[in-house]
Amino acid sequence: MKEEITDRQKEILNFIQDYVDFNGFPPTYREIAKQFNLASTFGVKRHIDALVKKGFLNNANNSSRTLSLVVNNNPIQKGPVVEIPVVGRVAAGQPILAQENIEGTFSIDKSFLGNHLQCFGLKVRGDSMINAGILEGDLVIIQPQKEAVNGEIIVALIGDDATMKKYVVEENKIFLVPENEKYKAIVIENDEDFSIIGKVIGVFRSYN
Amino acid sequence: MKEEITDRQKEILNFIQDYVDFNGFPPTYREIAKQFNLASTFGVKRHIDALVKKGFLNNANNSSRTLSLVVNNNPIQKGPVVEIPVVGRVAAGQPILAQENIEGTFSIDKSFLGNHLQCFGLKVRGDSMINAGILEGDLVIIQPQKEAVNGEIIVALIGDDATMKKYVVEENKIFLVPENEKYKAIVIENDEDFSIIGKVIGVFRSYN
DNA sequence: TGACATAGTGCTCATTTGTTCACTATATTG
DNA sequence: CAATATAGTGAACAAATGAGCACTATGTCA
Repeated sequence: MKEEITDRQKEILNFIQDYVDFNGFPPTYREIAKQFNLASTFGVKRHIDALVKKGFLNNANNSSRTLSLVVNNNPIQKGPVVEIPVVGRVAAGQPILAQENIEGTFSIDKSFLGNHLQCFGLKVRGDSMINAGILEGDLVIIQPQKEAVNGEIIVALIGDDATMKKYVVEENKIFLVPENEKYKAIVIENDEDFSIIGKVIGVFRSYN
Repeated sequence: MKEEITDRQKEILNFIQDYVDFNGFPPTYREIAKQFNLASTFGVKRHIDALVKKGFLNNANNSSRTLSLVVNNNPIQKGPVVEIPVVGRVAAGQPILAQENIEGTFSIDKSFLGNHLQCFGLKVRGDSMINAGILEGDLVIIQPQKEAVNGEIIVALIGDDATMKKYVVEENKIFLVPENEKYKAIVIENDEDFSIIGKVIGVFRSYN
């Protein structure tokens, strides 16, 4: 377990982290000194050296601007991750991954996706799937596909409306089955404007 | 639409991007020169200036190491991922993050964790929290803390047994409340061997 | 063929940034 | 009360890094 760091060291560490997040590059000693109203870069260097020694930072000697944070004994760096586009809404007629639909991206461990690399994220609206452990506000990962297998949770369009339900086929009829007693299954009539967008392959929830 | 960039400019842009991904901070002119076997930093500066002008890079004047990439007219919002250790079991008496407990790691978008960087993953065993959208087999992210707030979902030890429940305090009594009608709340008696490991800050589920 | 664009050199200098020393002040601990 | 730890200053200096000039070489285009 790492040594404890002092309150001042923690403040400096947090500042470095925020600075990197905001700027895309780390601060210099003088920038840290300015932030904490310190007159001497040597005072800053003492704190930095302590944080490096205690395993919270990396730093290159005799180079400018090379502070980098260490988390869980690893420098923060990209592992084998995939960046997934997060889509705001699914609508009829236009490509889901059209640029104007993309609200951001979400990075996730590549192993989590298996072979499904061409996928996208979608925020859950509504509570129709709570018995399947999918709550409002969750981020679901959708693998685009036009057909589904019985029992899969899918995102589909009925007319212009997007919906996420379990896909069930019985007696040659298609049912979109909610996992919440409050709602009834939707029966898809043959002539209905219905299309499958994709299936849910993952769920993410943050309690922050 | 942005102006076209030359092949050489594209090479330099890619190098900068890879360098930032790998190191957590951008290269200097001299490091770029070294990479491309250029003898003069002025040649590098000419390319950088062109990329800035064409909208592919940002750079601060008279500062070292401040190159940052611009994507979709926005600087790449540094979204580093964090590797979280995944713990196999939580047991009494030994440090949770002892090396022998760690089964692997899981990379996740740092923004997902907010300020909770020192955390770990835990596979869910049991179905006591299904009404809270947490199913058996899910991966939950635990922020270590020794005390909890009313209503938080926590991981705790009762004797040698680890459990995940909602933490509820009523009439000066502590209850560990399942979110499944099949189970009853656990009352924590004052002399009981009980300790809180941490709180749940995120949930991940894969359907692969 | 000349103008222009692209790509680079050699070099010097200005500025930024990191390193270090000897010192002070305050709090904690044995 | 002395030793130690933490936190800092003032200052000087070394090294890193950016800025910029006058030049050359090559390819493209009108």
